[in-house]
Amino acid sequence: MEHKLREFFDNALKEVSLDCTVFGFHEGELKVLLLRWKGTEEWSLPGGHILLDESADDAAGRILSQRTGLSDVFLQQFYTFGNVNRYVYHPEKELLEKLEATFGKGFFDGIIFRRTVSIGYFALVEFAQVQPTPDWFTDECRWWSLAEVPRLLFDHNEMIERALKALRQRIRNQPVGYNLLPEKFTMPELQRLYETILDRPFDRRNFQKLLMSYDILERLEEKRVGAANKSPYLYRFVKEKYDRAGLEGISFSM
Amino acid sequence: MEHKLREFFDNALKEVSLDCTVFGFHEGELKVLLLRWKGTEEWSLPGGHILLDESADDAAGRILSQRTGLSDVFLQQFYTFGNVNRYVYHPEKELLEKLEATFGKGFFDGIIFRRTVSIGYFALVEFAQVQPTPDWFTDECRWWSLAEVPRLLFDHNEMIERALKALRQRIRNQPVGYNLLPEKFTMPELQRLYETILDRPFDRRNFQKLLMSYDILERLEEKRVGAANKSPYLYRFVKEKYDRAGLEGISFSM
DNA sequence: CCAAAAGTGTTTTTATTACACCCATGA
DNA sequence: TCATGGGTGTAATAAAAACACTTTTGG
Repeated sequence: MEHKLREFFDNALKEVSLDCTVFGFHEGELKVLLLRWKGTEEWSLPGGHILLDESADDAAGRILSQRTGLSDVFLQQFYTFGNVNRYVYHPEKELLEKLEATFGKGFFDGIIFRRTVSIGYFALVEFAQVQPTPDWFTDECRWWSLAEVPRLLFDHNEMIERALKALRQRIRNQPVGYNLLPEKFTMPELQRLYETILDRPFDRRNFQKLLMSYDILERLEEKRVGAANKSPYLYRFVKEKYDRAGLEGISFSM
Repeated sequence: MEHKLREFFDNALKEVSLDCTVFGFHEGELKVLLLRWKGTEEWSLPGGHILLDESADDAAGRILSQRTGLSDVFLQQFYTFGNVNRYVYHPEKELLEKLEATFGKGFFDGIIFRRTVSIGYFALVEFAQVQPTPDWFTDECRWWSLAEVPRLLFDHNEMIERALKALRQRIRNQPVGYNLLPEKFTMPELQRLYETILDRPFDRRNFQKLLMSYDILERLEEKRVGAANKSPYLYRFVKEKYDRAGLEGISFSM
């Protein structure tokens, strides 16, 4: 296995890594996918290295697909982290000791590099579709509510902060939701997604008016039943129109 | 000299480079700074590598300062270029041959790397303040009008395109101009800057109204004289207010 | 029958756009 | 004196925000 890893690095960029902030939406909360490193209580974002014959975007897709089981996810680069002190919360020695206890002494020689720059990606995924899967360095992969994210390894807390900013920026120029919600959803659910991402309330009537004005949503005959209240209509995105709106840009200015 | 270069690379990241699109504004046109490679007619953006003890932002500042003589310029990362085929317009063999004719055969072994990822920065500078200065690989550094930029080495045409998009994006959320104009300027000059960047005309009265509403500009008593028309007032940015507006964000929505 | 949440339009306010005449300057 | 470009305000239109009552549902 060690052998396989070294082989991987022979075919990969060493000084460049890549980390993904994977956003999901569940029970009215934004969540991110985190990994716990083998033999430790330390968490980090999913990430990895770029193969020599692979673009950065392809690498991000590959890594994401390995951690979630999904392909063709919404995935976008948002910032490249190039500080010298990116490892400030790298309990450098202690972490290495713990990991060597698990992986064997000297295992990381030639795998942990003197300095790396990391390209930050964020992904939007449908919570229920994800099969969180740890990688070879980690033994747990699970969702965390944004508010409960612990202190992470490296500069990964900063990465999440910036990813969230990028998402908030994006939501004002492009529709968001297709990737985060199940195929059919209600208007109040979509509204809660927007309220969660932007962390502020909207007026129901104005919200519906604005979203419908983009002409990317289709209201279905079906309603969601089961709650002790009036059954809300179900909607779905019209993919072609949604994609077109994404390219041409919208102005969500509430 | 070769020695010095190799020494540099011993202390620098090899798989990561960095390229700057430097925007200036002169005679009503946006210009970018380009370099011509020694012994060739090939042009590229100014760029370089990151030292091991230097952040990516610091490296960009260093490189920019070497090419322009300026320090403390507005400089911002906008995208990281990670395609495998970044060298498509790298007339790979021909360029290398020409360069080896200048620098000596085998000179580039160990300096041109199997694969690099490049962090794109864009800079806004005051045209008249710049002292264009070639680097060690190039023998000419000069301004080019955006419209006249030739086919560049590597993926640098794409970089400029994306940099311009980033600038256009930025101009709608943050004031731009402090870095591109001389200290004192007229309202029509500022308007022409906006018109040039966004490539569309504005109404004079509405433009002035909106810009003044941000409360970042001060109208001076002085006027610009010399033209065969009514002398326009001079304005200047109030730095503290300009910076605050930059942090808090404005909405330029004309 | 009650609590909970969804459906629905109109008015007010604010922001954006369109538009034209006079004035100062240098040649 | 004339051509050029700058200074200035108001009215019309469009967009955003505020706002409340009725309906349906399950318990």
